[in-house]
Amino acid sequence: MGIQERKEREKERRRQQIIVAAKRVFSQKGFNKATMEDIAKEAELSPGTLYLYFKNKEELYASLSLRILQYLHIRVEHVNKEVMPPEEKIDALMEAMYDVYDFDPLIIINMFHLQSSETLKNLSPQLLTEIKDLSSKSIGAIATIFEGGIQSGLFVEKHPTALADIFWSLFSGVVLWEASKKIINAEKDYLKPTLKAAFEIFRKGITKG
Amino acid sequence: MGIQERKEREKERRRQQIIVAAKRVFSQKGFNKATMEDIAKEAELSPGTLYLYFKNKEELYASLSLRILQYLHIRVEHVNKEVMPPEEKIDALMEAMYDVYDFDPLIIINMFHLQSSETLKNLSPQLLTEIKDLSSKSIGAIATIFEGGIQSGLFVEKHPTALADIFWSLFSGVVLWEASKKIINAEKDYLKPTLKAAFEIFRKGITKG
Amino acid sequence: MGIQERKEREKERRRQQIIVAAKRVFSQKGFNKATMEDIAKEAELSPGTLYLYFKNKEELYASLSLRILQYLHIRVEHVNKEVMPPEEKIDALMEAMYDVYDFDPLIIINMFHLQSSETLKNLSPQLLTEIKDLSSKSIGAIATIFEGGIQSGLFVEKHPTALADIFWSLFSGVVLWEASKKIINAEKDYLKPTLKAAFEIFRKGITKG
Amino acid sequence: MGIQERKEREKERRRQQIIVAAKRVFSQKGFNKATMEDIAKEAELSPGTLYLYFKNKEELYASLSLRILQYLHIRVEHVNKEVMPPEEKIDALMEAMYDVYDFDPLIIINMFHLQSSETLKNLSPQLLTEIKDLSSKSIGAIATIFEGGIQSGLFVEKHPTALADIFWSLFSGVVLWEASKKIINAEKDYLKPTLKAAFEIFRKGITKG
DNA sequence: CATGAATGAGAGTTCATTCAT
DNA sequence: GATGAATGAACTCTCATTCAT
Repeated sequence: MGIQERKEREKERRRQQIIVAAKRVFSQKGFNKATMEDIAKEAELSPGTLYLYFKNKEELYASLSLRILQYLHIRVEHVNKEVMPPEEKIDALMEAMYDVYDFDPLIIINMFHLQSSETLKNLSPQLLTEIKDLSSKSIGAIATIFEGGIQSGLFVEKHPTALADIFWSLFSGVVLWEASKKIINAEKDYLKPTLKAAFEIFRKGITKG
Repeated sequence: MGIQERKEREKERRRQQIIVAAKRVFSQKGFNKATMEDIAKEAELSPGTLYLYFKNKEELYASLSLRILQYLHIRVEHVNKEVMPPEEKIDALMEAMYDVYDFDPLIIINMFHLQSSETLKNLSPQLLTEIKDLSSKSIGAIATIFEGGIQSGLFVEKHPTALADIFWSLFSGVVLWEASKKIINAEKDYLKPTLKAAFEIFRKGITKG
Repeated sequence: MGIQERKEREKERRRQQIIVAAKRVFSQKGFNKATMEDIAKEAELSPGTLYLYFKNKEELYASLSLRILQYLHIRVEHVNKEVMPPEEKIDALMEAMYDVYDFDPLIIINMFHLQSSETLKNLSPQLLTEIKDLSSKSIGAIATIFEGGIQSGLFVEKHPTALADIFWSLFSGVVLWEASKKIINAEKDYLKPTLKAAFEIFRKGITKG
Repeated sequence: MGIQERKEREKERRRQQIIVAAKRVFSQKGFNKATMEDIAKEAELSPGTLYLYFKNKEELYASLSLRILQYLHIRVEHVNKEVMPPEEKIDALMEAMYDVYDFDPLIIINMFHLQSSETLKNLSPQLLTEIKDLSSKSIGAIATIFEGGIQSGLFVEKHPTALADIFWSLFSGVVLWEASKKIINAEKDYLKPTLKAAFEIFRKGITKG
């Protein structure tokens, strides 16, 4: 078993090595302009090897998103499990979102590229299921947090999942729009303060009275 | 003059014909999988003809976004110019956003694809300038609307442009996320109610007291 | 008849106008990179009009060479007809070659491009015949000049046509090679002195004793 | 080492295989009408493979010329190094030129196509440098041969490099012109005797007294 | 397992030529 | 005759993917 396990671990490590390289390349060049050879070079592997670990370019790409989603899920679940009053939970949730962004500022944009477009349809069912699962679990966890606030009479009585969707939309919308602005205007990066203001408005907006 | 004018009009009509075809094809297949030949066929033209009206595939693509931005700009300016109390202006603004979405439900997603990625850098300076211009004018107009509310003591004292950015982020975030959900889950389309709820929260969030 | 004639003349003038424009464009860009649209623009005509005067791009191109050949032929015949001793005729011939070069320094290079390659096979029989005719007439005229020198015992007894071929080869070889050197090294233009030296050597080489 | 070396050799062999195929196709069709697919088929390879060995069509084309130049250089240097009286060296030089022609009768024409035109500007600096280098080295070596004759009082006192340029021009001029004649008239091939006569004239022309 | 040379389908784009006006 | 918008065949080149080693 020991040997088997070690092999498993090594295989997984190699996968991560590829994903990390792919992240760098995709972030720099975008999905289309990034070639498998670019990624192979970045990972110091040969192009053929990538196909031992990923069925094709699209699955490799999707795996990046999956990695973000895993991180998001962990962070949100963690907030969810802690015992604290709803207001503090919201704070913690917002904090978690900053961390998600910091975990991978560029790739979160690509994640939307992935979802808002062509790729999704060609993924293997298994990978697609994983993505769906993690998405809905994460949104579910966020919803649970809001539910707590509603039940304690703190928040307005809206459907918790709707609140979660809106919260996530606001977060990703701000990230995307600030990124767009930076590309267009090469302006200063206002992400953090804008996100803070957005969260304040959101919190006030869902708070009763 | 008559002949010249008629030619101008016909040229413009042809451009629109191509844009409409491109919109359909890009929306269905995404930027990469859509080929110029696909678009030419959809427009019932030959591939070469597309290049008489658009420098290359990327400029054609960018022109779609420009069209949305033009519509957005017109609608927002219109709201801006009307004489009514701030609360009603906000209502009108939200109404305008619904219309923007209805004007082109799919392509607004592609617009983000455009901005959040590789393409933007290869556009002709002129087109890029137009996009920048319309973007900032539109955001500016939205900001002016909020400014009215702030000055009349109705809204919290935040920087109007920041509010505009957040408002736009919220709108586009919801549109994108609902679209993503639809692709992943092939669920019912919750866009309209979610957008309504989001706007309500936002309005409450920026209203004083 | 008057009207007919005038039309003829105008048609010919238009042809020349196109040829002149084509010469400029071909000289600048070479055969392949020069487009019919380039030439049309240079001639201030529309692309379609070019086809009223030339069957296709290759015939237009060939017509340039024909023009050089016509000039060459006239000049050489002129030398031929004058009454003077052979030595002076050779001088006059060499002088004529300088003028041919000055008449069109760049296009003489293209002329070789034309002959040494692909185009020639697709010309209309008529044009091809004209080119053949002028070529052989010109070479023939040069040969006659040399023949005079041979008969007067001045030049070595070689076949006059062979001498003419070699003389022409030397001339065109020097023109081409000096042009090549200029492209490769962007050096000073040594054409005139090199041509002079080449002609001196040639003259000495065919002079008896 | 063994494996590495074998791979190197195979890579070089593949390059030569492509060059040989390209030579055939270019010679038959000329630069423009020859397509990369033609060449690939001739080489029994796929189009993509050509691009593993040559950056683009133009570089492939230029590489043919380089091959001639390499041969020219070797032959001329060889003559240069031998110890023999100047008259014999000139004979050997002329002999070498025949061999250069035999080495590749058709492509020498294309070489002029290359130099006398558009292509040269788009080559990679490295390749261009190699071409420049070999050209000037070869001309330099020819010049050295003539210099020997001048110093021994055998030849007229002209600049050796000028003599070399003229010699090379004469050679290539004859080759080109005889090829042109063959295309135009589909006549018998007079190259060898014409070249012989040309060289005789040239030799007489530079010999003192 | 890893390699990387080879593949070959397919893309974007150009441009000589045509033809309705 | 002149136009110039439209054509569409044909080109070069790219790159995801495969497979013999």
